[in-house]
Amino acid sequence: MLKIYNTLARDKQDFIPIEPNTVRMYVCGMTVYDYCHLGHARVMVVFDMVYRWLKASGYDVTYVRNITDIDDKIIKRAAENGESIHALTRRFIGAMHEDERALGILPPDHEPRATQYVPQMLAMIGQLEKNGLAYRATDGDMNYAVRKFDGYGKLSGKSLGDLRAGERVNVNDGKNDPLDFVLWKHARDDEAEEVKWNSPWGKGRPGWHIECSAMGSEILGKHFDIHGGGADLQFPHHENEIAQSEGAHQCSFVNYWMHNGFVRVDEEKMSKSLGNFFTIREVLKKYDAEVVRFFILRAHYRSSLNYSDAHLNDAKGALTRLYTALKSITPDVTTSHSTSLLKDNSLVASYPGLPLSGDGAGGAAVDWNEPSAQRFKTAMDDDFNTPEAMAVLFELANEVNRSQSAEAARQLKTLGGVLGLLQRDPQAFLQGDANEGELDDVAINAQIEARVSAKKAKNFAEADRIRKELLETGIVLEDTPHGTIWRRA
RNA sequence: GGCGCGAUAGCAAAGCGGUUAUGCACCGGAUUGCAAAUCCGAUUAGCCCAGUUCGACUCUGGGUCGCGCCUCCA
Repeated sequence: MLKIYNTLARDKQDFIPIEPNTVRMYVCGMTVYDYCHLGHARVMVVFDMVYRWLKASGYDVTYVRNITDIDDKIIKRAAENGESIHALTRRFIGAMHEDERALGILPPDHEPRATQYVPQMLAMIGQLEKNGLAYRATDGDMNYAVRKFDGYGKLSGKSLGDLRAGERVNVNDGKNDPLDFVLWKHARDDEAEEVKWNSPWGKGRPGWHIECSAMGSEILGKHFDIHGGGADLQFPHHENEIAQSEGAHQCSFVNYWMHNGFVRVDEEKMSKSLGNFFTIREVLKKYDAEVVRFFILRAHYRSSLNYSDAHLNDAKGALTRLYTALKSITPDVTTSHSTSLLKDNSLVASYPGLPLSGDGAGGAAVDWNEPSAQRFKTAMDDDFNTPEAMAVLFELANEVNRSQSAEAARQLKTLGGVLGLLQRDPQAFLQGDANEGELDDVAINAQIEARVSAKKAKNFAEADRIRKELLETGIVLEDTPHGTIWRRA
């Protein structure tokens, strides 16, 4: 039975869906005013893994991940760039999709944008007003009266008293209470028309928190199973979502709240404000996308994850071991794949990226009674323990190397596929693509030929010279009973 | 200040009240012309102090250190 750590309960709980065999899941996505960094990559990969595991477990999953395409930072950035917010957000949504595809992220079933759901937000704010939870402030904003909602603080474990004691709460004009937050921001004269919507409370635009409440309930219903996001969204964003949704609908909002840990750099949270972030595309220039995905899934999703070249190199070495094992087995085991998991989404096909197949739900079938699959499942069912699940992969690799078992290799590839890994042709992974200034395949093979001749002539000095020369350009040669093969170091 | 999370071998990272995690690195052996890859084996753990227990890395209490949230943040 699947257990999930529920932030709301501060404990692992048995996962019991609202409707049998069905999971409705919402994850807070990106605010699209810049390129995604590694922290965003972690959210994408982690919840992609969750999505895949739920599907592999036989659930009919509806996965929603929103896009915030209207907010202060977007407006500011668009103004700086002298472009419309629409042009800005379109650009970065495109970039985000490229990053996702590179990392082998399955497209969510719905990817709603805030600007498409303004009517639903207005309806919800109206309901909150009717329920006595929202009020119009002196400055024209519609605010949420936090103290009128009983359960406020239940997710983050904060009490209103504690929050008040904190010195860092802004005293914002117009609010009845410093803790209140904005539902609807009144339009300002200096703002472009494209950021103004009509509302019963005058022209304006939505506050940040209301979009997730409105889109979640519109697509998944007033009460759904899982809501996820980065740990920094726990408060105030998710706390406010609960206040809005439960305050408007008068029913329970979400059963299981999941929060992933941060990516850190030198033991500090990676964030825009600290300026210590690496964009996904930056990292992908140096490291294979699958190595990055592997690196992320190698730690438990709730732990913090330290980013460094040393750790990425370590991940690369580990993933190389798995592919090396697959390489040694017959091609039909290691190269076949299907794309049955992929919903019809023509957008996706145009991006280069990792194969999306093999999650166990639609690709190669997994026999969950088989011992290693059983161990893998036990690990994954324990709050998505991917490090433990990966240990099973390495044990299978050892078995493949030891016994040359095609069955073990198939199992390795299939279970790897559940995590969105190991679906490429092993040789393609091991040899990679030639970067600028590096030898291409033709040149490498010519060198190998020359070395084979030297070896035949027992000219080992020459053979070793060639091998050393190739090694210096990052090419490792391996002499096997079937001939000499190569890979990139 | 309030609330929360963490501390495991050289590095990374899990489970587990008693029996090999796993990967990388390192050492020995097999294999190889020599390597590489692979296999076999060895070594290296559980922040500190108490307590519970026949037995604690694992449970309880206290401490120390690190990190996060309380402000936009994945």
